[in-house]
Amino acid sequence: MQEDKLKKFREKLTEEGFKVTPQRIEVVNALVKLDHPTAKEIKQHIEDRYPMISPSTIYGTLDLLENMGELIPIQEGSETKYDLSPEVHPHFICEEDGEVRDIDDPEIESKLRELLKDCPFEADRIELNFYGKCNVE
Amino acid sequence: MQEDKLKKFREKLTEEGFKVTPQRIEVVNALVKLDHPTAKEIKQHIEDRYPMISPSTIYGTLDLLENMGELIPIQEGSETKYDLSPEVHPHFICEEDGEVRDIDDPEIESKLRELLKDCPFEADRIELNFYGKCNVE
DNA sequence: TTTTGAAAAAATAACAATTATAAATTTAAT
DNA sequence: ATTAAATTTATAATTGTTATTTTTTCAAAA
Repeated sequence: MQEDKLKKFREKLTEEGFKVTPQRIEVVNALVKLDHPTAKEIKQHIEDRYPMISPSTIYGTLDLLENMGELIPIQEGSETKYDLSPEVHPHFICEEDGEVRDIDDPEIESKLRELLKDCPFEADRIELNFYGKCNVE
Repeated sequence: MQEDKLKKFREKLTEEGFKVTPQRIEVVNALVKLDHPTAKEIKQHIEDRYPMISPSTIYGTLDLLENMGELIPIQEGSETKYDLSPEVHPHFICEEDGEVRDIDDPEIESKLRELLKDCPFEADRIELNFYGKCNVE
């Protein structure tokens, strides 16, 4: 299914007149593989197999994805994490270690969709975050 | 009602062994008066009547308030805005001008409180943001 | 294929918000 | 009024991100 994401991304790029580059592919790849990575983590992951990549390239690709509506940034304290699934779904953010995890609960999601309709303004996106302690150890 | 906030804050400070300083009062004052100010806007507002205040003092007080559970930061793009009302309530964030506005809708809020209970983890706070265009002009 | 022009990547440098550190000042208790 | 600890300030350092310029690469056409 990560192939799907990649294929879709390649197509969308050409479709909109952008070029398909190995760096862009690698960034999407990293986003698929890693959980909710920061720009730094994406860089690290890519450099494990691709000689090196410049931060600007990563930020540029992230911007591109965001503008395409394929990516949402999640601010966690001072870090920005990225999520390749812009579909409506809530997150749980740990106040202790800052981990972001997806909440997969159909009931909550359907309530969320309702809320999106209830919004008194024209909203095209909704963000729901729960904060608490995930008590890791 | 801003007096309430201030009084409560003074009391809580002494209660927990912190000192009541004019700078701290001014920061809370600014938070009450301004809508969803950034640290910079707070600084500006204070300096309109108080000779000058150091950024560190502002950040320090914001941290203090956050730790006291009286303040939540709202990340909007690259800016951090602050909200003195930690009660459960949703925001509408304009993707064009970045304005943050409170949504005052009892129905949405009650649904939110339900969601907080539904959360599969131990959450002590919930954050709901709608993103869209507020078409200003 | 090779050529070619535009787009993208890389290598800096620059920036802004925030955090850390050390010295001076202020609070509030005695 | 004195005093010790807390707080503010001034300053420097850090970090994540953005801007700029040069070099490289992609992909369309010859």
